[in-house]
Amino acid sequence: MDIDTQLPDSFNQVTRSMFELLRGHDRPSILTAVDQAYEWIWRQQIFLPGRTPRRLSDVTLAAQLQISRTPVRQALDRLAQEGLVQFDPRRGYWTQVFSAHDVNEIYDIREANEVLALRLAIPHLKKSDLEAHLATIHAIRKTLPDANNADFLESDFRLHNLIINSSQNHRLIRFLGTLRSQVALFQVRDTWYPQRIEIALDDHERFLVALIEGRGEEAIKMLSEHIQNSKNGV
Amino acid sequence: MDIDTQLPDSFNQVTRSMFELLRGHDRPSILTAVDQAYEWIWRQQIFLPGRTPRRLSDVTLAAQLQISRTPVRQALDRLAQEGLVQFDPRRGYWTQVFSAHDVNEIYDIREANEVLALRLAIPHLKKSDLEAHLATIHAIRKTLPDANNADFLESDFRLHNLIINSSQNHRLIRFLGTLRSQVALFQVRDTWYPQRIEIALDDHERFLVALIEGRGEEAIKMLSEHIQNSKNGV
DNA sequence: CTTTTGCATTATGTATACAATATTAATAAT
DNA sequence: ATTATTAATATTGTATACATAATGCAAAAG
Repeated sequence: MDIDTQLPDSFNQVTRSMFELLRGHDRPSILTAVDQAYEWIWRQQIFLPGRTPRRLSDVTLAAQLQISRTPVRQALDRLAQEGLVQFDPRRGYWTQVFSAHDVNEIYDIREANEVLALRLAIPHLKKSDLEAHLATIHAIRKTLPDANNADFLESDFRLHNLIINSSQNHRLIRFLGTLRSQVALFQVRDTWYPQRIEIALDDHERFLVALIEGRGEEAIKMLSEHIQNSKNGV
Repeated sequence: MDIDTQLPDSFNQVTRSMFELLRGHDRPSILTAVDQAYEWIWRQQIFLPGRTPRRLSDVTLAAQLQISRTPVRQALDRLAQEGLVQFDPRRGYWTQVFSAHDVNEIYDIREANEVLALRLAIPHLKKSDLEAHLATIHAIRKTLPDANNADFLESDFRLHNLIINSSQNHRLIRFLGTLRSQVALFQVRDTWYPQRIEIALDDHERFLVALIEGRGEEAIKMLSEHIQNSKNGV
């Protein structure tokens, strides 16, 4: 099961932390072969680059994982239901490739649900957490213009996570996890100019300050615009 | 496969039309045993009354459907992922029973997403469709106070459907389908006093008139409140 | 009478076999 | 050379078998 994927360490590191942040909340208590296949396909197959659909043959995947087809197909079913994998009856499972229209659909839904998450989160947000994020932003800004994109992206990721998890609506948390997985699928190919990072950092800072100062409705508007902007950045 | 369920015709009629309205949009082109098992369990098992979880044994269901366990388990997996069935590793599948907290979570998510649907739908709504709904409402009102609850509930259902489908966001349509299935799971036991129907009819009428007269933002607020009210009605 | 232990039963998790369908390659026809 | 047809191959869909874990019940212990 713990097979050599022959992928670079950096790739594994990225997908591991993404999986942890997006799907870690409802890890099952008992890890079955299905769960392991699910995580492996998620991390090692879904995020491989490629602009055309690749076939995800259950036979091949089962051979790679050295388990039978049954749990692999269950894992693929889950991924298909979450919109990360495309399934066509009698044609099998294929990697998902999103059109501009798909991206639009996803961002609209994401905006509405993340705004809801923020609304629910506001009463539970701790000043100390918000200030910690502010400090991270200041630290990243100091390393500009030759900053590490990964640092910014992770800080962005964690900020959204803080908001979403603080909503305390478990269904919403899970749903936004699958939505953001889909976003990640096309966002990994995004280009991040230093300038774009600077703008995003400013966004985050204003957003955090608004929350700290108790201007909730303003923060909600900012989040809304922030998500719409990242849509246009694709 | 087409087994005698020994359930009353009225039950079959209700679940058939609910399934059609909530899940009919993405009916697969080829109907596999999984699809048939899914629909049968959805209609014949999920909506059976009961306030405690019932076991959904794949062996038993497979025997009833006269197919093997494999497609039954796939169907149960789907239902579990949609939140209609509870799954515990090594303990199997159980009918979902919602707590007050669950209901709250679901209604919050539903409100946010249905408001988004309406926002997207407004440019595509046809006056003729809205006026047809208005006519239905007037017809139902004439039969009060001894009106048939079912008539009102179906009209309510169809109005929400019109809005949601007009959003033209397929992912949103599918998601709201599963959300509303969950709502239906606890709403079927709701009591509908004639007075409550009257209030709801008034809500619908004001909502439709606002849309017809182009007061979109007002209609959005009304929808929002309408969903919150139906939460409190539980 | 209540609780605990062990066994029989039942259910789930996974592997595998076989049938039906789709894809690919090779061959024949235009 | 291009299209049509057919055969070979690979893949999916479903059934079944078997191992393992959970459940229920009866008997024994407290």
